[in-house]
Amino acid sequence: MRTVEKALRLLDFFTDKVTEIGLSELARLSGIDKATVLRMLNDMAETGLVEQNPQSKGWRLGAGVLRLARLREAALPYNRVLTPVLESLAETTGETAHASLLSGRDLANVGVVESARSNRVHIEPGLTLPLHATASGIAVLSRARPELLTRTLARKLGAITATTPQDAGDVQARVAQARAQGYAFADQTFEAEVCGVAVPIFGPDAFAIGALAVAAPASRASQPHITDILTHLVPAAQKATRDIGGQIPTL
Amino acid sequence: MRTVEKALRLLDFFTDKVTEIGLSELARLSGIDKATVLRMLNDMAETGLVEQNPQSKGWRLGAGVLRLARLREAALPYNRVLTPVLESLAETTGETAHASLLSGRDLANVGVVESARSNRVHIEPGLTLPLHATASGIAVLSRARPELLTRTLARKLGAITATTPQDAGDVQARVAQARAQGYAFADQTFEAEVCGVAVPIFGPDAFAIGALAVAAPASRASQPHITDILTHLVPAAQKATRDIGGQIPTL
DNA sequence: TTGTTCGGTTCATTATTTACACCGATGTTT
DNA sequence: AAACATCGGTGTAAATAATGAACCGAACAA
Repeated sequence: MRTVEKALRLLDFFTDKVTEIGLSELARLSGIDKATVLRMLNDMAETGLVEQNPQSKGWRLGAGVLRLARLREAALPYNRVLTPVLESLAETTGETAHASLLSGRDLANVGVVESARSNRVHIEPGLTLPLHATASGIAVLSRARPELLTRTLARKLGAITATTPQDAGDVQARVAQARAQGYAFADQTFEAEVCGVAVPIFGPDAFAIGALAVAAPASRASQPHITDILTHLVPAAQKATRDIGGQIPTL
Repeated sequence: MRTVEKALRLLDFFTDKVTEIGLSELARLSGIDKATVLRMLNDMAETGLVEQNPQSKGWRLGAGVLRLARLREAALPYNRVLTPVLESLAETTGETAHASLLSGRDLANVGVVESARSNRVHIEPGLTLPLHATASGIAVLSRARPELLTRTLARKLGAITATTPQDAGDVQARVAQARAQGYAFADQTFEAEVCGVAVPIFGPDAFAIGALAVAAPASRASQPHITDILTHLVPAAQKATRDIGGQIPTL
């Protein structure tokens, strides 16, 4: 189908753990012919998006992504703004805090500050969060442009854990509840043993562009603890929205 | 020709200053048909590489680049390693220091620490440095895989300032000199009134993968000052090479 | 009104992508 | 050592996907 998108989807196979992938393996993972994958990789290498390890011949993300991130950050300094908010949030709640932004079909994790406790939730840098299976995703859907919800529900909702909502109606109900409450709660829908609470961050047009979230071990996610987290999380998200030049919706 | 590369080249029109570009303007800049540009942008938006400002309809770099940069940094923490080196370099030399890495055809600026002086060189974040027209580029070429030099000389060498070397032989001579000296010096070949000194940073195979550089106003670039800069720059680059797991060539 | 410009859509033509078979090299298993 | 896999990479003919001109409605200017 669309060659450009197919090529860029190759990048999704790189994760926190899998930092280098060989040609044949990438072809296998993507289901695309080796020759095609190689041409795509070479094209992306020309612009620095990926690079080849000269020794192992494996491919990895290139230095160009660092440059692009600097450019983006120079234009919209979200990282600079969100990091202090995350730090204070992690400190006051005693739990791991993270921020994510809408990026294509789903949410991109763009900042994490882990809790100081020894029993804490670890969140991988650069993780992609599915909209339907995370507190952040539900929070965003509850306040994003309405098209996003319909588009998301139209796609197949993959099960990540046993409690991941897969039914469109189920997701819709959670979104409605989040909208009513002003926050979303997720009980191990993305990662076992982890609960999440999330509040939307708004753009200049008062639609959600991302979320601020706190993740706690399920064993610690009692109702009072969640309530306590929210007393810190809600104002933090308001501050984040303000600091990035966003607009909190009036109703 | 190659659609993927053409699409990614669109990103090169985003700079420090030009952070948002409309469809028609981008088509004009790139010389590609509007319909094609739009399809490419939509494809890139699906993966979060770019995003559209819903109000102005203009396009800008997307949140996905932040995610990719985090992934790359988790795998190869060059930024974490280079930043302290740059900071000490800027302090000891009293001039702006920057680091760049090979990224596709040319060098990508991936770190800058400006001098504390009031008369200092400003380097735009995310700037792309042509290999033939900067001290960093010449330094890299002097120690990179030989193919890079031949490939670079084969391309047309654009003039950026009046003193930019455009003749392949001229560039080659500068590269040879840099190799002999261990550093490269550039007198206003990229930016008027700015001189640069650069030393290569090496990868695990003892080929250059980037450069560490110091930029000074031309008015201050006396021979003794350059010599003084080098006494700090050379060890700094060695430390940078060591810290990123690189190998300094033996001869 | 008339004329630009904008973002976006359509569709027939065509040029580009695609996938198969194949290559030499490296490494494993028998 | 022989046989077999697997690797990264290449060349090709076939077919699919990219292309660009014309066109649309909406803003805005003269």
